[in-house]
Amino acid sequence: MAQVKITPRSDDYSRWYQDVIAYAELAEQAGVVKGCMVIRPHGFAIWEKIQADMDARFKATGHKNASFPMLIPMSFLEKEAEHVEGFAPELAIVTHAGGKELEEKYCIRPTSETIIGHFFSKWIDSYRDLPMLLNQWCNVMRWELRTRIFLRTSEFLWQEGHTAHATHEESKEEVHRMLQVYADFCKETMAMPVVCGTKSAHERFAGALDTLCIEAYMQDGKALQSGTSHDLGQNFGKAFDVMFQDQDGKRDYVWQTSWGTSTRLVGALIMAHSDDDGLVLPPKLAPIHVAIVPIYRKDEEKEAVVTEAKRIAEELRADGLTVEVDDREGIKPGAKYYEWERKGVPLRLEIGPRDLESKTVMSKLRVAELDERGRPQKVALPIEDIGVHVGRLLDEFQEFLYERALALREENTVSIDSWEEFVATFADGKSKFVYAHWDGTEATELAIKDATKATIRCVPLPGHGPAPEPGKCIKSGEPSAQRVLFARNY
RNA sequence: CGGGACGUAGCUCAGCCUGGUCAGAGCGCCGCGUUUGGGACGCGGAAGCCGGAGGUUCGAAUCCUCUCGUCCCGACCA
Repeated sequence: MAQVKITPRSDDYSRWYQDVIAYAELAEQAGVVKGCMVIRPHGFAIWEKIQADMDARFKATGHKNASFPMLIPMSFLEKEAEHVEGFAPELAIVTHAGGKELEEKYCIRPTSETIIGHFFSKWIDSYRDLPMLLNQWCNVMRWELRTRIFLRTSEFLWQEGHTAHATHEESKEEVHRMLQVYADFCKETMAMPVVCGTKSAHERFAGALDTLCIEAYMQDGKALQSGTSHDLGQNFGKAFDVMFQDQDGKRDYVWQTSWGTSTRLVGALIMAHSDDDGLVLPPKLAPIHVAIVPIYRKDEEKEAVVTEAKRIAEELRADGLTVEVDDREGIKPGAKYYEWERKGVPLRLEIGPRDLESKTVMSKLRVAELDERGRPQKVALPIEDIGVHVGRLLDEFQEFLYERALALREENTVSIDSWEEFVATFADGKSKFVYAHWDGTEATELAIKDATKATIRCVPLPGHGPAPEPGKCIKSGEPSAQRVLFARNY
């Protein structure tokens, strides 16, 4: 029996993660370049779907795309003290070009606040130029010491929004607005619930006044920071002399924001939904929505079955779906089923002589209950109005994945008040989403991390996590205004 | 960057300790035939200068040094 076996999650979670990626042909380690990945067509198609959906949300909130150089003069980084301190250790630096040593070294952008700040100062003169709302889709490079495919690679693809505003109120509003755009995207498109919150000072972006984030629950109990939105205050405005004149003729520095999400989202997608059979994709991000497997014995059967399969495919394509008819010869249907399931295709249709007879097709969702014989449940769909039925199944599947992910997170979310229980929850590499009181000091935050490996993922925003109630810090016993979210993280 | 493991065919690995018919297996791939409603079978075939560079030796996949890369743990990480 020829089988391709994905390591089960229970055996070795990180091996499972890598197997899912390999068998779904999403990406692989470049190997020839340390810490970098090659995103293969199927993986890149997912990223393109993420981009398209998110980009529309950015446009809808008034942002425009632009593109800035990949190389940034080192002197730019140095203009914002905290920023350079935060990023210096992970910079890749270009020292030679055109066969000559460069007079001023460039770094390959780890993020673009600095070079965009430079151009903001050129482009912004008046309050009439504000707000300036830009976004850039690009690659960045951070020389990470330990990489994990999609989750932390030296080079990654992302989008970075950069905006400038006349007042702090306005820029803070933008920071929250874009965080909400991320949260909505995760829920509606990725079928992944997130906790919105504020980072502790320790976890803040280098050079920001405040960092907001979305934190997603992964199947092993760990948290994945899936997006951030920064209140940059006037820090970069001052560093790059980005000034504007207001209606009264007064000059002031602009208030800036930046916000980003990256190909890490593909990793989040995998760890939120996939199973031991491989990739599971929400229909809204699936490069292939439907795989049709024709089934036949004799040539006459094949002719009729394949013809009908192709006709159904055309009908579904007219509804905007991407459909594959798998009429490859010499591969048994079962093998095809496993292959499409590994690749995360949400819905499979099987069509054979029996179906032609009954004017139905058998449908099987990527995640299905098992019947009494231990086989995945399949549902017969009438060929008439097949588009309506397929559309409904895909919509339900999108919803199902969200509900399942939410339920899993809720099952593994606890409020804890005893230090012993807190320690036990994170013992032996385990993790959950734990809401506990914290006294707000960095010393306590680090002490907790030292003892448990759990970090403060965020201080939840209103509406996220338990309702605020005062209490005592889980570690120090000092007063605390509200519970914060603890988890191990990626 | 510290500790550990590893790198041999597209993939997973055996061989290395005890240098010399060790260039091997399974899967995958190609061809032909029989198959096809949950991972088919038979026969035939292609495919690797053993990660790279030096060194030891009559002789290196095997021993030594360096180097590149991957995985795990840690530190680091908007």
